[in-house]
Amino acid sequence: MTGDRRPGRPRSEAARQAILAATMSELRERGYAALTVDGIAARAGVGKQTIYRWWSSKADVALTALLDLSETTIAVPDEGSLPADLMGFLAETFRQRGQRPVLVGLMAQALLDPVFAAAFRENFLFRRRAVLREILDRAVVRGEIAPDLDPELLIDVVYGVLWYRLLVDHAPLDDEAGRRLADLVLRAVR
Amino acid sequence: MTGDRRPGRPRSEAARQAILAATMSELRERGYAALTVDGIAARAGVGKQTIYRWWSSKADVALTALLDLSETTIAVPDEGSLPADLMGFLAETFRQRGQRPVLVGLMAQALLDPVFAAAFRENFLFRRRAVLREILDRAVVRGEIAPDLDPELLIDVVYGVLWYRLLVDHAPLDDEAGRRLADLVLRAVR
Amino acid sequence: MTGDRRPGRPRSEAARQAILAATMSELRERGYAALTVDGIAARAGVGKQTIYRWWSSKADVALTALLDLSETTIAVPDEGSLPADLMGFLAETFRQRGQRPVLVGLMAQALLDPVFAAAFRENFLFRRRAVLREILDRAVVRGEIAPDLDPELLIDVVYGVLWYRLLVDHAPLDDEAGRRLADLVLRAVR
Amino acid sequence: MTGDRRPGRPRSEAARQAILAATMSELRERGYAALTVDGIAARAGVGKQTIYRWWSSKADVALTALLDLSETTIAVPDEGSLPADLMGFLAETFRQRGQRPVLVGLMAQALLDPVFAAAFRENFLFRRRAVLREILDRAVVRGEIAPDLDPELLIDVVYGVLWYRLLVDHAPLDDEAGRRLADLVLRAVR
DNA sequence: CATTAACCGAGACGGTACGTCTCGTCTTAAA
DNA sequence: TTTAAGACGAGACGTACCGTCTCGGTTAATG
Repeated sequence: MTGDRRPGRPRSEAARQAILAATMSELRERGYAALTVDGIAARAGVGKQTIYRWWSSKADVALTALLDLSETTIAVPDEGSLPADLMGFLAETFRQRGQRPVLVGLMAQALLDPVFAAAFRENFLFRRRAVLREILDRAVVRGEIAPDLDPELLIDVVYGVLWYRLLVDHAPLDDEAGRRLADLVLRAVR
Repeated sequence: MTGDRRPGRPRSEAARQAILAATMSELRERGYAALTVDGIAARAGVGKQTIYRWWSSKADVALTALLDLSETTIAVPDEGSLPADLMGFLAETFRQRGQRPVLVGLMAQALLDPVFAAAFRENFLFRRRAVLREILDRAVVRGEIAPDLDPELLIDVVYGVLWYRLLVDHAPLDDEAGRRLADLVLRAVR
Repeated sequence: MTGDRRPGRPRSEAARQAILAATMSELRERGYAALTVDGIAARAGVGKQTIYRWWSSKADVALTALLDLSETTIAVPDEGSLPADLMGFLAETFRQRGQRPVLVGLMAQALLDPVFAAAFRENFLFRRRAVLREILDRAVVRGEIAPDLDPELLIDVVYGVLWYRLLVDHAPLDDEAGRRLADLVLRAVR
Repeated sequence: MTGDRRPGRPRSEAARQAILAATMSELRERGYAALTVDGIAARAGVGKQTIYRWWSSKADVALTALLDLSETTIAVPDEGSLPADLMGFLAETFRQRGQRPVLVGLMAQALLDPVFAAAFRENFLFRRRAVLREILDRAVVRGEIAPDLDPELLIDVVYGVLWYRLLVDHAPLDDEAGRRLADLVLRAVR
């Protein structure tokens, strides 16, 4: 007996989808800085209040849109050895770099708005970290990482380089970069 | 020959100082997101146009204020060995972390505004990188770094961790963190 | 015949009463300008659609509420002479001036909305005029009014002063005012 | 000496005129109910803030526009006798009835907004009353009005009929109506 | 007694206008 | 020519109501 539906008109899934799709379109076409709630509403054919009823800001909408897009749980490679796992993880991560404008815009918003920053950390950054941590934890168990090394710092190194290049945009984020980063980490953990 | 003064009223150095001081005060008290040109002008007792005559945006003013503050050329430690130099560099760098709100705000602006991003890279980020590169170059000459390692990647690692922690604010940026980061880098370059 | 009831659930008289009562309460407590359909619905514990099913606007509800309140047919005094009838009529009319906020609000709505204006004229204003006209018609028959005088203009004078004071609120609408207005009219009709 | 100008950019008379002209155009073309601040701003080629800087609401703008239009002091006819003065006053007043939509809209706003109502009374209604009062005062001096009659009540009668017909719109406001109203008043004051 | 049609509450929807905020520019008189 | 002052055009913000719609559930007359 499931019938615990709330009274009243149910939330329109069509409107939700339209809003998220419009948000991604605007982001891709005009960038995060030009994203406006009015614009999303107009493009989605939706009232502005319908956006504000469910999200608190354009950043909140954009975060949902991003999460919705990469909803498929980030696969945690398990190849049996740290080098293989690390290469797989970086390859997978770099492959999603087409979302650079969205990521950069969300980070900018997080820097300006502490409330959004908390949501961004919890729902995005920390979930990504968890994947890498799992890989490293397995490597620790296998004895592939020196026991006096803090895995958290290693995570910071990997994501630090990723985000730094993403934000500063002074060097490529391609497979070659991934290989060299993995190589460096492997040297350090010996 | 005295008269190489330009005609008209000379630029007021007092106004310049007042603007930069007001900018830093506003930043410290209310954060970058709440920084407005009107606010700076009011606090500095200055007309808005006086700001726009010399800077192109509030971010531009904030960048000048930051550079003005840390005007003293960043000292490049030269202790004769990579471990000592690296520790010195990180200690020095971490010591300035009181400017976190300013740095974070400027990075946010750079992410939203490509024009400002260029100025920020040239005048701030790349100058900081140059210091570390000098340290690493000396270490390469001394044979302290494996020749097949790209110093640029090492710089990305150091500044990546720094900025990542600065922006995400999930772990401390203290001396202990500096030691561990230096230790990790030294392990990798063997 | 009994069975001329329509099929389906009959209209809820309780809801009707709750809506009208809520409307009057809101009007008395917060005035016409602050009256909202959402507010009426919430206060009456009723769905908004239940209001729109039976009325076309908040003004329509307010008009019904007013008419419901003063449902008792306005008594037409018949004392046998114009002075007595006129004094009676004015006394009776002024006694209801507690409804000033409602009357003023409905007039405002009528000025802004031609459709409502028609309903307001037919169901309220003209019915009130009819009472006075009956009094004057009897006086004409009795020869108390000069035959070259248009009774309609006299009605305009009486209701004009009433509404003008009601709307502009610059002078009292009390028994004394009624006496003086009646006196003036009696002077004019000689 | 004259030079008491305030510092800063002076208020733009062009903007002021554009706003008032746009307001009158919108009023004439679409009526008071359809008047919006956005509409005025767009039509006047002006920022919305420029309107809100000087007026508190669209009603405030409309009132200024009306006063600006009939700026020429309402002539107080002085023909030497009450009948002539009264006829002249009514003829003059009725001639301006092209402004009916504006007057009706402003009255509606005054009924809904007490703050605006005060401004409307002071700047419009009471100024109009003053004209009629002057005429009546002269007639009192000349002994044309029974000394036991309150001139204020006579003013209420005249403006009451005027506004009642303006608002209810059930009978014409033409010269014939003016003659009959004047005749009625003259009968009453004997 | 089951069906069925109109009603009921709740509340989300698309939409309009509001009044505020900040931006970057423009226009003065004074220095 | 620069300065302080401050009005200006532009445009996004978040809010308040509007009138409509869509649910599950209720209430009688009808079949």
